[in-house]
Amino acid sequence: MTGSKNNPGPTGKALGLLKEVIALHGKPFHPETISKKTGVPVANLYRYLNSFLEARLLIHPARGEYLPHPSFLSLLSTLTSKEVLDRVIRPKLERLVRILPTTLHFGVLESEMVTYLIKVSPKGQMLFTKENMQLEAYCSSIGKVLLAAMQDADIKIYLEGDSFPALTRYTITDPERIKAEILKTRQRGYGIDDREIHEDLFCLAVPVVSTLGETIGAISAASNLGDLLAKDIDLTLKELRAVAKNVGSVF
Amino acid sequence: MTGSKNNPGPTGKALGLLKEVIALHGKPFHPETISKKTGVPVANLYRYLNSFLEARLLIHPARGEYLPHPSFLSLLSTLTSKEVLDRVIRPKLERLVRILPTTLHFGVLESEMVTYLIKVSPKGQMLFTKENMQLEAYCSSIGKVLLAAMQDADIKIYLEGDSFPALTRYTITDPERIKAEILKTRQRGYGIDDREIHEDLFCLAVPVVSTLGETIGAISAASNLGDLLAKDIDLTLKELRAVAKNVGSVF
DNA sequence: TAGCTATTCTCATTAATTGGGAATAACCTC
DNA sequence: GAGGTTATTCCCAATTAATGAGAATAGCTA
Repeated sequence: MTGSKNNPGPTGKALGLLKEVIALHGKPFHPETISKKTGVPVANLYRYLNSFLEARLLIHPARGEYLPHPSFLSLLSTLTSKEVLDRVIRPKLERLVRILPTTLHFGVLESEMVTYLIKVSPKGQMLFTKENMQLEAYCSSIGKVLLAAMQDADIKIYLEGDSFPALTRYTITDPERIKAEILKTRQRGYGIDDREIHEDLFCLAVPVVSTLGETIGAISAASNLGDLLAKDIDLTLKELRAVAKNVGSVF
Repeated sequence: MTGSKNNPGPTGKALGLLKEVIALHGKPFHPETISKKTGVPVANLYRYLNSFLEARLLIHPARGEYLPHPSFLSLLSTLTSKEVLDRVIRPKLERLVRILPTTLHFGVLESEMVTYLIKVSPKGQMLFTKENMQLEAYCSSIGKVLLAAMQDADIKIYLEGDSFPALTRYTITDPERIKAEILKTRQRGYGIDDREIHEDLFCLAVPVVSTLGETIGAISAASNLGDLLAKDIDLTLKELRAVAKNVGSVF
């Protein structure tokens, strides 16, 4: 719950400018352009910039050039975005696994492949996946969810660019059918992998959506084919969705 | 020249808090402790925090826990502190090399070794050094300057911890004499390497000091022994100091 | 459920930010 | 070195937002 009503803090425009400047990556800073883009009057631009310089968040090596301060970069370099995701999401999956005894994954899309950042298994259950492993997106439940969250144009590029080998006899390999599967995934809001990666594996996945509506990853529950009865699917989805919503609200 | 008089921007206390929170690395955030440490009243702590949450600079995954927002980390991860140093300092060395035809280096201390981040040579001059190369600190001019900037206690640790092999017959290897050399370097404000790394090499180095007084690195001028006449030493030092001062004022 | 503590709220007072445009200063080119 | 360009600072009064202490609340843990 951010954004108190009666007690505003310092203006957010200044902080937006900070990100704007960082995103420039040292490319020339044109006051008029930035002013128009952000709606911040020129006079204020420089007031903000000076605040950032004083706070040693930025440096100002030359006219029209602003860069992140090396000491600030060092401070942040001790933590990566993946580590933050891990810290936030892992405990929630560990709580979930106690009431939903399936192997849980959290994965993100990286250059058209799914990276499994987190794996949490119930006692005794073994699965071939490993953390930081990359798998094809088109045949995994997490991958389907993440593909479904992409722009149509990007999906098109994905379908045209890759080849889609079959990992089992159930793998969908025809681009047209993959596209249909992605659209179906988008429409129903969750992804299914039914023996498409492994003959004995059934997975369900739901997206993790940030407060801004971006899909930042997906959570999946995997189990051996026999374990997950049809009547459990609704329950599994319900629990997955609850955690995904809870996780997403943080970002 | 930061810090305008008549036109203050948004308060710097909020920005100080941002760095404070990031430096916590997700360790529990105790409002009373932070309030006492930073002098910011508790009510304001939360106002600032909420601003940072709204700006998506921080996330708030749990009570008493604040972490950098992954998207913010990603934004910054495209730039490293070394790259920023490079961008700022290299052009200044390239300008200097035209009037001071010696090989110029900028180096920093990393785990008791000197890392040569930047090398700029005049046409035709060859030197064995390479960028990103690491060399021993005790026998290089940059190293001596950086050691001289350390706390006495840390110098003591350095002298006790390492062994000091001789690279030439001029290398100072006795810890007591190294210590004396460091103190001499500190006192006169510049470092000399007279054939201690290489039989044919003579170097001068001066510290790069930030606006807060921290020594963030050193700049050296290296030349083959015959090239640098005694009467040139003063000129070289003068030019090195000018650039070092100019560079340091950015940070 | 109780107990601890992080977090928000209230409200009047105070102090800082705001913004447009003119003035300045730094850089680049000739 | 001089001139032109543009980033940066300055000026001002009106407006608006920040401030701070303590009470109230809400969320976690045992």
